[in-house]
Amino acid sequence: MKRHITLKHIAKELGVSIGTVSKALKNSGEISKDTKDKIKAFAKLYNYKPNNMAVNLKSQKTNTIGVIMPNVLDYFYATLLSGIVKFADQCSYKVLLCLSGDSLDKEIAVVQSLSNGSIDGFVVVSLAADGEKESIAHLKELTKQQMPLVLLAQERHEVLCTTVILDYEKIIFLFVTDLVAKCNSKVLLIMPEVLTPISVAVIKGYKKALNVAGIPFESSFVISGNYKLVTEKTRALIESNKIDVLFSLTNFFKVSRNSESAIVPLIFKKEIGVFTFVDGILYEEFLTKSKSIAPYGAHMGAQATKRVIAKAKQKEVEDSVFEKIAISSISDLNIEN
Amino acid sequence: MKRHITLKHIAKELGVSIGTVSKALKNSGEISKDTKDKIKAFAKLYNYKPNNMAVNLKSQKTNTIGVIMPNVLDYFYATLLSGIVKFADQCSYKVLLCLSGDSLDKEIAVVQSLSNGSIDGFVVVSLAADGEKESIAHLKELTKQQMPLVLLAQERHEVLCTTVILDYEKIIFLFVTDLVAKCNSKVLLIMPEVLTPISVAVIKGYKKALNVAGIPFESSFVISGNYKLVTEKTRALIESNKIDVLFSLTNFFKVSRNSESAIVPLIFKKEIGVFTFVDGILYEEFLTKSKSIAPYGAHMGAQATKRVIAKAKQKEVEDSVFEKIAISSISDLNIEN
DNA sequence: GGATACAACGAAAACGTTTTCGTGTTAATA
DNA sequence: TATTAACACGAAAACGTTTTCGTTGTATCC
Repeated sequence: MKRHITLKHIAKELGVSIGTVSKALKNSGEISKDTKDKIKAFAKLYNYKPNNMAVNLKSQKTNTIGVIMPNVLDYFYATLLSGIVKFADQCSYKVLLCLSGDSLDKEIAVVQSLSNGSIDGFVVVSLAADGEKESIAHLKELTKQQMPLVLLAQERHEVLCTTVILDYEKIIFLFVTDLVAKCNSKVLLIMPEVLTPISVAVIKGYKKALNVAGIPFESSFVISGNYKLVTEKTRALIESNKIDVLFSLTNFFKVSRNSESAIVPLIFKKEIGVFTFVDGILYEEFLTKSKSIAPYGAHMGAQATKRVIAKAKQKEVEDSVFEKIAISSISDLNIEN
Repeated sequence: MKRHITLKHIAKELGVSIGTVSKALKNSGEISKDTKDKIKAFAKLYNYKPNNMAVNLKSQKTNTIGVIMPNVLDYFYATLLSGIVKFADQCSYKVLLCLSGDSLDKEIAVVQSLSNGSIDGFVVVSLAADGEKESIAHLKELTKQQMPLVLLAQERHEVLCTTVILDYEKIIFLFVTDLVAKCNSKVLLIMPEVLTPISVAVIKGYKKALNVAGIPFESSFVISGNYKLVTEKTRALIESNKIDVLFSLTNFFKVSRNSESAIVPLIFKKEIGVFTFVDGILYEEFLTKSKSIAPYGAHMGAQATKRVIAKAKQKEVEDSVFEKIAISSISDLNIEN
């Protein structure tokens, strides 16, 4: 690769000092108009651009944020990434992308390898289990050394940093309310066997929506268990026309697509609505009553990026505020705020 | 953000010179075992990591490749990116991601802004129109200054660089052969109104497959025209059970999903197979006779990355070879070659 | 005319590495 | 004992910026 022209070249060629060239190109008032014009013209002619490596070293900034996420194939992750890159671009920041796959070790390794002056801050969709000490050590280490960090899509309570997550309760409330109003829908909830804070929030929002709509809560519409059991129950409910929308917090749909149980054809045949989380398939493209969190992704990504850049920009890490930003609306998708 | 410990700190603390510390940490034979042990222990204790900005400046390399693609939401692009990031990671290279959206101007701006020491090479899925001089000027400029560049997924004949594309003829041949063998399928080809080199290759592969299978070519199975016309023809052919697989080189499916024509429900009802290119929706997840190029994405991305890294690594740009790599198999998905 | 001000520029340090070359010490050799 | 070689390390340049501070020269003021 051909070497680019440097300040030194320009200085020598024009018979001035390196400092003068630097100042002239930054339009410093210290330099006379004549000299500035001459230098600028020369720089333009030879297509001079400041060498980024040198600028970085001098300024101790890279204007780059590191993004770590499990993959980009699940559609929701792709929407997150999309929002991140676009917002960063508007702020003249670059994005370094790392994929952790399903490996926490990989995530940890990446965090280690990037925290030495490759980036100014992290946005991470973490695989770390909330609660397990050694599983979040790398994240705590980042906050300890005051590296800007924003957690995206998932909370880690022990890690003191800004977090951008979905307001699950509100979202399910809005979705169910909408479905009931438009289609008089009956929504089936498929829950994991052990309830997480998220499932609790979802059930809360679900019940609230029914309550507001004046519909009695039907406990048989909230099911859980292993895949086989759930499939059987679901099939029965669909075939007896008791439900017309499926909402799962488990990997039910992912498994069902790969299994022989053929519940997917049934879903399409009966035009059952489907709500899926991270899961990459866009049922909503085909099934009108379907919903997904995908529309929130870009907004979440942008918000996270906004925060991490703000932190990266402040000189002294003043008492950092660790906000928890719960997204439940995409109305403010404009990047300004 | 807290400053990291540097060679200078270690040197001062241990009463040796900076150079000695540097050599010791790189296990140079020049330094005695005692000194090395002492320095290494100290470095480990204080979690020393070489500052990347300084290393970059010194070595004039970033170990980073820049990726430019229109978006990450179309599934095929996501698979490309996935392959790129994974391969780069194996080579200890980082990936800087830029999204051009649908804007060639954006692509050009990104190319400009990254070619000043931010990356060691480019992998780009270009929006530039093949043939328009001013539309590919930025790419030609890159090759002129000998910046490593690999074009991905699309050919630009005037740009002299390595290119990784699909072998369309072979792929359609394999797909059609497979469909005929397994399902005795009748495949409909939807072509753009003006034939591109790609469409020519596709038709060639299609005819070849039929020929090998001993099936006469039916010219009414290759259609083109505006969306409305194509939709009508397609609907008629589906309803009369003349075809059971749809293959489109246009944005037919994308438009049809957003239109009122409701051909998508018909496709699902009749379980028509669908072949889609860049288009993000995974019909194949639902419709068994469907195909997509998605499985090739990761391989293409990896191949492109392999080439660009190879070019970035060679000191002197020896007479560069500009290969054209046509992918038609995913059997060699192992990253080695 | 001497002090002061300002304008315009140069010199040099600094960012944190890597690497070349020089130097002093010790041990081996003639 | 003098010569050389190997060893272990230090000094310093270099990568390309940015920025502080010092140094001119010229114009202005009393």
